[in-house]
Amino acid sequence: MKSSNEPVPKTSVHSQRGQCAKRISILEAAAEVFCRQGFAGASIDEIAAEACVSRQTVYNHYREKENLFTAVVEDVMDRANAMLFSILSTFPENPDNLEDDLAAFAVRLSRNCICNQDGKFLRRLVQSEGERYPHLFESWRRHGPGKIGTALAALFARLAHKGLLKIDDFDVAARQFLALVNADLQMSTLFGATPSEEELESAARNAVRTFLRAYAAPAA
Amino acid sequence: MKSSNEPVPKTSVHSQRGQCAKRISILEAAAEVFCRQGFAGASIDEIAAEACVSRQTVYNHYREKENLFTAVVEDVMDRANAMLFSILSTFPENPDNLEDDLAAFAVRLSRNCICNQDGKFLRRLVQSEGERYPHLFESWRRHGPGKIGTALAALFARLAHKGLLKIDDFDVAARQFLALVNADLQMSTLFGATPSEEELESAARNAVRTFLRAYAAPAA
DNA sequence: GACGTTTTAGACAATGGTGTCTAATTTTAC
DNA sequence: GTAAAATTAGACACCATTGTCTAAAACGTC
Repeated sequence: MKSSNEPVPKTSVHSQRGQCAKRISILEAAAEVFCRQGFAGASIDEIAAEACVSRQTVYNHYREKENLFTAVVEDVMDRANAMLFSILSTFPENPDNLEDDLAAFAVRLSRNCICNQDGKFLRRLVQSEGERYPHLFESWRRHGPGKIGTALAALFARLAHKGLLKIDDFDVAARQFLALVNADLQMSTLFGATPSEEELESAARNAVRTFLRAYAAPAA
Repeated sequence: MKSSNEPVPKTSVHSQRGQCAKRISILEAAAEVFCRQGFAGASIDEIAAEACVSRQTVYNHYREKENLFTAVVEDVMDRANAMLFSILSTFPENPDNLEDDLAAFAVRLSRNCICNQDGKFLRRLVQSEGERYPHLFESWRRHGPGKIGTALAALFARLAHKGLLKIDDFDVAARQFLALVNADLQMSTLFGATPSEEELESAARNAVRTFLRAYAAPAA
């Protein structure tokens, strides 16, 4: 379901305790349906059916549709955040081949943060409902696209400090790195398809090659 | 596809003749509302009100909601296309300062194709309704993000042929150029704000600087 | 001014959604 | 095994929306 073969927390469920299976099931189904249909187009009946749960149960757990929606968004954001930091921690402390390491990193990032179900959900929902629920996605957009921006900037700062990169503005570089990785994937992700592993690797290669041409520290 | 040679109204209206002001007014209002609310969330009543037209008139011109929606999408795509080629034609045949020319070009592109109302509409609607109406946006995604990709690739091929750029894959370079320009604007455009002219210029500068570091032909 | 067309407001049925309620049934906890 | 809690199906009122229909009004053109 979650298309991740990485070390990952299983379905994190935000801040509520008392997490019977139903509750989680509803959250997952709701994410699916909200993502497919948008807020207005999604019906509680459809969500209940997809969760294999009666409609009343949905109302028991989440008072109303809007409430369910915010719960879903928060849940997905939590999970996406956990995933992001899990992936960031995989970057080697002392890279031996910067290009390869960055490419592998980019592949993991795009596979598990951008092209997966949660990434698609967030992109789509921020786009279509972001203006209607500004408070909901505030934290998302506050830290650039999903906090990835600032975390990446920190990573690049570390690499620059080690003399591996030559960067004047870390934030700009981070945004550009993400943008480059996305460049070859946009076609696929926009339409909704999940790119193959080969596409991911090719996109990462292209991105890293260009990024390093622009930002690699001149050979000593 | 039959382009009428009747005097073209400032808002292009695709393929129908008999373009009374009402028809255009409805198209514009519908674009607004569909963009704000998505397909499911938009109501004909709201569109009619925004167009200052009775609901019946909407139904007279466009049989049903879905029909109106496709008409709007086609209209916006036509207009966006025209705008794109108009902008492409502004790039100087023999650039005297590549960085400045590219930056100015990027500003025009982002201002008039990406950050404007039509760009926002297309991005949002492709994202949220693209899977539901794959045929509608096929041409959009066929040629990369809105045909800009292939057109840009051709431009870069020309510049490479003149010895100003050194590019191995023009399509990749085109996608990356667009991605870089977007990198600094995503935050704003995702949320729905229209960036100021300064932001546009700064984004273009950042994008072009990185792009040229990666792709500028080595000085002769 | 007359005539055909377009537009309008409003009523209308049909549909589908939300959220509530109830009473029966299942699950869980003790 | 029993009591409490959770879940279920179904009916329900309420509301918004789509799309149709009608008869009156406005419009444009000759």
